[in-house]
Order: sequence, then C-alpha cells, then structure tokens
Amino acid sequence: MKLSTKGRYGLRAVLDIALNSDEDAVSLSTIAERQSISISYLEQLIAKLKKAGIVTSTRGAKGGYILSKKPSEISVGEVLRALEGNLDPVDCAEIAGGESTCNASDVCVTKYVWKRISDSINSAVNSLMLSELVEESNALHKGENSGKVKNDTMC
Amino acid sequence: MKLSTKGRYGLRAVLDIALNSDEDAVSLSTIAERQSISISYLEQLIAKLKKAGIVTSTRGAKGGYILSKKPSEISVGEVLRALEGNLDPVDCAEIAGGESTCNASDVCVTKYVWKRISDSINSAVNSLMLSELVEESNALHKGENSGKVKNDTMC
DNA sequence: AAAACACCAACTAAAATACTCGGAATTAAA
DNA sequence: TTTAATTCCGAGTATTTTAGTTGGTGTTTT
Repeated sequence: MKLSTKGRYGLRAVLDIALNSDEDAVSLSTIAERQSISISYLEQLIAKLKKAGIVTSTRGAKGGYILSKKPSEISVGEVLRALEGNLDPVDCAEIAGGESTCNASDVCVTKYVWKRISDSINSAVNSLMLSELVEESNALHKGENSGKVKNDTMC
Repeated sequence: MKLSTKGRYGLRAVLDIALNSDEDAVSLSTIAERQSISISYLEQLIAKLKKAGIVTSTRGAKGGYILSKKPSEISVGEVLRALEGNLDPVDCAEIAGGESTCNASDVCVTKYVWKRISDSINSAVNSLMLSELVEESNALHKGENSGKVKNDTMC
C-alpha cells in the first residue's frame, strides 16, 4: 500500500516545473539535478505526464517543459494517476466504476471496504490542487533570496 | 498503491472466522478451502492476526481460531494494518506520527500530500467495523439455507 | 557545425511478493 | 496409548514488480 517512486518523484518534478517555469521551459537535466533524480529515469516519468496532458514540451536547445494548465487547474490526483495508474487499493472493474466482470460480484462483501478506501483516497487527492502546494512552498521560503533554487519538494 | 494479497486474503479470513465460529473454532484448512487460499500461505497471514491480538487459537485436534473480540470492536483498519503494516502511502516518520528524522523536514512540500492521503485512508478504515461487514453479508444471504457455507468474501 | 535538448525502445539488477516445504509440538478422540 | 487433526515455526523458491540504465534518433538554437 505504498506509492512507488514514480508517484513520488513525478509529483516533485511537476512541482519543480510549476515553481521554475516562469520565464523559460525547464529542462529534464535541471529538474533531475535539483531533485536528485536520475535524468534517464525522470525521462520516463515526464513521458507519462506529457501523455496525460499535464506538461507540454518544446524540443531542441533551450527546450524543456512547462505545465499545460494553470497550477490551480491541476489536481494532485490527476498527477498521481498519470504516474501510478489508478489509485484504487485493488484491481476490480466495479470499483473503478465500470461493469462488474467479477464472477462473485454479488456475493462480495470486502468490495465495500475497497470502495470506501478508494473513494477516500480519490476525494482527498482530487480536491488538492497543485496551486496549493505552490503557495505552501512560497510560504516556506518567505524571506529567502527569490533568485535561489528552491529544492523543497523532497519526500 | 495496491493492497497485497496479505491484506485481501487476510481480511477475508477474519470475516470467514467471524461468520463461522459461532460454535466451534474454525481450522485453517476449512478457511483455506472456503476461501480458496493455499493453507500454507494462509498460515502466515493468520500468524500476523494472532500476533496483533485479533484472533485467538486453540491447538490440537478440534482446534482452530476464533476472534479475540466482538466484531463490533474490531476495525477493518486494525486488521489491514496487522497484515500490511501501516497504510501510509510513504515511509516517513513524520507522517506516521513520530519525530521528523527526514533531513529535509522543514522544506518538504509533498509531505502535506502524503499526510492528507494517509489521514483519509486511516479514517476510512478505522471507522469501519467488522460487524458492519458481517451484517452486510447476512443481508446478502437473506433467504438462503443458513446451514450452507457462506463463501461471500471474495475480491 | 555543434551543442543542448526531447524522444524512444530495450535491457538489467535488485527488491518485494506470493507462495511452498519439511518438520515439531499439542490435543482430542478412537 | 496410538493416531489423526490441528497449530506453530523457520527456511527456501519462483514470479513479478520496481527502479533504474543504455544506446541511440530527431529537433532546435547558437
């Protein structure tokens, strides 16, 4: 029941882009360095984010990534699901909202448990916007040199 | 971000005991058969439940397991944590409620995300009691032969 | 032309998961 | 008192997933 490094690193990467793409797009290598993540691994994570329409890339020298939408329009849930797949605690079509393919679907009590967990996770992350994390970060850095790199997205 | 078979099978086992230990203790082999779980694997799961004080065993022939407490006093959270370890989405002392050993503890924004997820999962499962699942199961089986095996804890 | 970048598809090592196996100790019943 | 049914225990193993790495191609600015 743990998030993998995909979700953890990937969210840090998105936050890094949010905090540092005011002027230019940010390159993979700068994110990787700032966040202490291997550049080649990060590449895979960003690919997922791009596919999900969360970030937009520009190729070539001076290229890099920016967010596709405003931070207030990107939920943490959206980001985590792009990286980790669905956040449901079990793989079950019925819980994911689809048709019940489960052969024991009508005699399945634990299903109520998984549904309850799934709903609580999803509502928690869907209601949390990237902008809130950006504000939190700014609050933590009040009084610091604003030109400095903000390496504050650990964990 | 998935529950392992430990949590899924183990909760089914607990529910099976709750539903079938009215008179005698239920043996590993009957749970295993009813739930289609390998007996030797189930053994490991039940050991965790015993260690956590959720079930009580009696050894020897006619031995088996019963719940240590009433179903209304056992939360699903208690069971899942016994089987899976803590349900937090990341391993972080601060989120688990302890001291911050994290070297970036005060510059750690994503921490708020993990805390939020952790809280939502734990409050969901802590407020759900085994007795509610028992009632749900009985409701599903209204009208059936009450002597029949109730194999209704799939998923 | 060269440097800085994104993009892509395999490949691999390590860790975690999901089991199995072989027994020893305990207890009820025949 | 033997036998069968059971819990209990520690170790071993196969499979899957995770967490990367490697070696390249294509694109754009300087």
